[in-house]
Amino acid sequence: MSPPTSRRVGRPRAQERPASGLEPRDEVLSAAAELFTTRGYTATSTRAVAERAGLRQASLYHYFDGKEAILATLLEGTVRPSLEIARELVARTEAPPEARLWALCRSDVMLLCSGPHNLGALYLLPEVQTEHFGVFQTLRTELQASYGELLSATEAGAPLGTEELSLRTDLVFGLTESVILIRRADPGRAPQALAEATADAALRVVGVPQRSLARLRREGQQLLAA
Amino acid sequence: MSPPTSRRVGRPRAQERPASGLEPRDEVLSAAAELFTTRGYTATSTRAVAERAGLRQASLYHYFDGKEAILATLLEGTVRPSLEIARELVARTEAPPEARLWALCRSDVMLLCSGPHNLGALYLLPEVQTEHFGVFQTLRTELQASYGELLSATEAGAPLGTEELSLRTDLVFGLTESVILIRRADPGRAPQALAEATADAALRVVGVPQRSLARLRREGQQLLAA
DNA sequence: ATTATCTATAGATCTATAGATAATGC
DNA sequence: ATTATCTATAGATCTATAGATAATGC
Repeated sequence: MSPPTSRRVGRPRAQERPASGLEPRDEVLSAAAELFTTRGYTATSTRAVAERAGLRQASLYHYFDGKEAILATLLEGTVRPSLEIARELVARTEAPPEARLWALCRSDVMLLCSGPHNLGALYLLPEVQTEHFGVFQTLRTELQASYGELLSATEAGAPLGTEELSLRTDLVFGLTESVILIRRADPGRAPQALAEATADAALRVVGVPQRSLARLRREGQQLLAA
Repeated sequence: MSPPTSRRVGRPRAQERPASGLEPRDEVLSAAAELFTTRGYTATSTRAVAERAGLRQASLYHYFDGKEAILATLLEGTVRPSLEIARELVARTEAPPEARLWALCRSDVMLLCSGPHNLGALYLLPEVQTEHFGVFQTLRTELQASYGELLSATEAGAPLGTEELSLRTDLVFGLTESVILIRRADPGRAPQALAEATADAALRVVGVPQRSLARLRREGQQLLAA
């Protein structure tokens, strides 16, 4: 028998708006995601984030220690799901490494290209290079190492020396990340087609011969279905 | 018989420093390049640029209309040399398009990876997406179109439909640009090895069979030597 | 009493402009 | 006279904090 109107604790907001369905904290994160990715971190004021989230600037500090904490939360949220999938795929040693690499690449691209904001673009922010975001950087390095581990187990990768292997890994990882730029330039691209094309391209960069590609793609798809 | 000391017109600088060999305007550009690429555009104050360039903040305005004009100058300076090479390669129809694409990719990567600062990272700045930098964006779109034109003339590219072709172009262009991220993560990489490996990888993404690669690379190298 | 918000603001910027100044050039 | 610089500053921010307030919970 609670009243039909607002049942939330605390002082009401100055500007009531239709409920977004999100928790206030997530409204803040969503607003920050949009503004940080499109305008940049430093160029986005806490006031702008608050306004878009529907509350006052000072109220952000109820949920986050400051502007940096908001960015750190967003960054870690983007890399963790990728890393989780990477760890699983590295462990599934019964499948060929080529198929696992295809699957990793496809799922990373899907993560980068789905979701309401181009969160991957946060990686590109120059501010992220500072040591304040060390946790994120560590996670990301681990993700890249998973690419390297799978690549070095492929038939084409196995004979390569350390230097060559690291170069090839950088290229494959870079190719995957370049979808961030593709999405930025053309937000309308269908994620799935882009993801599979990118994963195919990754295997070509690795050096998988054309004739094996269709089979490996099928095996990669099965890995993700399971 | 001019005096051995300063022969420059105008009030002397407050803090004299050993001559850099650059014109004052280029000192400003160089300082801005370093700071914009490493810390970001908005995060870099005009005061910081001036300090690194060896003059006072207000003196910047003698050379540039404002902060935006500095960034616009840097941006256009990075894409123009690439575009010039692209136009030449598109016109050299006597050579196979695959070899020309290899050459374009190699020389773009060299431009991105040489030079004292990672100027390509300026492309990534979110602030560049605003309409203030329209000239730069136009030039860059033309560069990407050159990739598309060469790609569509290759044996592997010719049979593709518009959609497929545009996707493949984005991937090859993205692969080339991803060296910006590689250089940022690992500034020590040897540019030439990276450039040739990237150009090789680009042809693999296009779909050039492994057996043709060595010959096309040689032809590509000859195109650039000429 | 607890909570989520608010208003108000201190203190630290930052960009661009106004106008002075210290060289050389003629 | 011209030039390249300087000093000083107006006006507009921006982040984070202090402390008040308007709900619900008990």
